[in-house]
Amino acid sequence: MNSQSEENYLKAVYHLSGETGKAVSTNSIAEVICTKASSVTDMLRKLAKKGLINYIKYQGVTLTDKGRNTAVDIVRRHRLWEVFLVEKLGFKWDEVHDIAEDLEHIESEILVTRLDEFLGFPKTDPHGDPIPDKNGKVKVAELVKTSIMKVGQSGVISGVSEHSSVFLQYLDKAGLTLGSKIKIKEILEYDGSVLLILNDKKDITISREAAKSILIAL
Amino acid sequence: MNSQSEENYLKAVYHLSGETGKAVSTNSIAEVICTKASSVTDMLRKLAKKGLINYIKYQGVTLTDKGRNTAVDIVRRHRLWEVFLVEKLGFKWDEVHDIAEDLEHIESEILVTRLDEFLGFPKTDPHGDPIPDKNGKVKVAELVKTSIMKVGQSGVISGVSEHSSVFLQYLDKAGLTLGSKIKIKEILEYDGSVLLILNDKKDITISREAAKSILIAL
DNA sequence: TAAAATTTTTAGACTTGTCTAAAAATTTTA
DNA sequence: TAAAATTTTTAGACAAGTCTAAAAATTTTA
Ligand SMILES: [Mn+2]
Ligand SMILES: [Mn+2]
Ligand SMILES: [Mn+2]
Ligand SMILES: [Mn+2]
Repeated sequence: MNSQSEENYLKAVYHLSGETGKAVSTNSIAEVICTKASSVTDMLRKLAKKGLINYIKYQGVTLTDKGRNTAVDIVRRHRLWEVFLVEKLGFKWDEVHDIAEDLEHIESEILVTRLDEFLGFPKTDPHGDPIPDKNGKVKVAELVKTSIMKVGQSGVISGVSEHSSVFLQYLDKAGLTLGSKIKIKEILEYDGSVLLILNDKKDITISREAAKSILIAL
Repeated sequence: MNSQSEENYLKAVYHLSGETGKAVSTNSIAEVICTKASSVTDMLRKLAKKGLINYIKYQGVTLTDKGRNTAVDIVRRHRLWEVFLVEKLGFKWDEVHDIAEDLEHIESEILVTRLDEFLGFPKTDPHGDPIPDKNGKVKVAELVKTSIMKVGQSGVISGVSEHSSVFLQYLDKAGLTLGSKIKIKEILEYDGSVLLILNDKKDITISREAAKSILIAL
């Protein structure tokens, strides 16, 4: 139905347009797809003709309902495969993204349905991101960046807003895994570094940068 | 490394060249790939340049060692995914081929290694075909067509040489599943139909056509 | 073994997705 | 608010993979 390339563009628009569904610029798409703006323009025309996006020259794009449904389904596939890779095949959370990038394009509704069932209908992927259900409903958890927490506040690590291998491996090494409890002990005036207590027992200092990428359920 | 299309051509050559590795004609490849002879010629040139096949104009092709290794690896992936779909996701043996045709092209050695392990290192796929090992060794079972068996002979259904859905569903319906024991009771002079006893209890008559496609371990 | 039939290759074209370079539109800056 | 900077689109090209039509080679047939 849609080519792998078309799917990647739709997914990019979906991720860039955020929860509000704001218009997305040609350049921002080019950046996440790692391609040239001119290629993006070509593809936007094509997707508009297919009724998947609303496109007005020079004014960026938004997804149509049809486009959003398609995009959400790709995200669903991606995240289900990531769960499979971690839960069933024993991959680490920093190893699965690229493989899932390929697997998400396998076109078979029944495959996804059966996979979902096999995995026990997981609600989140290995990075804490929500898995859209069959009908395209996405349950967005209310998470906050560690960087906006106040001293004394505590919560549970429930997601990450950066997915690079280095970052995820750093978290592993520090013991900052999903589900860990943290409590803010101190925020350094000097550079915003955060000193926190992990699982009520270990003191850890993380940079302000890292704190911004660690998402907490209060 | 190799495109999906290139992989499909390599697999076609592999399957067509048989165990002896005999030369394969342009037309026969076109037929299994469902494409035109001219397209095949183009691709053969390309694969020859990559050192994957030996190609001399008008004389058909054979795989090089490198080409054979590549082809066997694709077959390995295909069959492992088929096992996954049947054993883990609950698909029937007649439903898995097309999905595996896509999954086999996912490029990740570690994925295949882990999948193999997850499945318990299966030796055969849901159709009884051998799964090549990591080093490209294929253990060919010594199976015979039911159609060449004599009255009184018995054996175990261990493979099929036709993989169409209709045929596989027909076998399911008749109870002729892999692992079933059969004994030849009678072969009709008139049209070669075979009357056999299934699992020592049930009489079944199959056409000579069907008998040719059911493979038996004696 | 020469004509006929078949197979294979060549020539030229088309689609998809990409690129570079340049033009046009928009936004920022001064 | 006009010039400068940036973003976006247009124009034209290219590689991969495919197709049709026609030419060339091979095989079959009589
Ligand atoms: Mn991912
Ligand atoms: Mn993820
Ligand atoms: Mn198959
Ligand atoms: Mn099979």
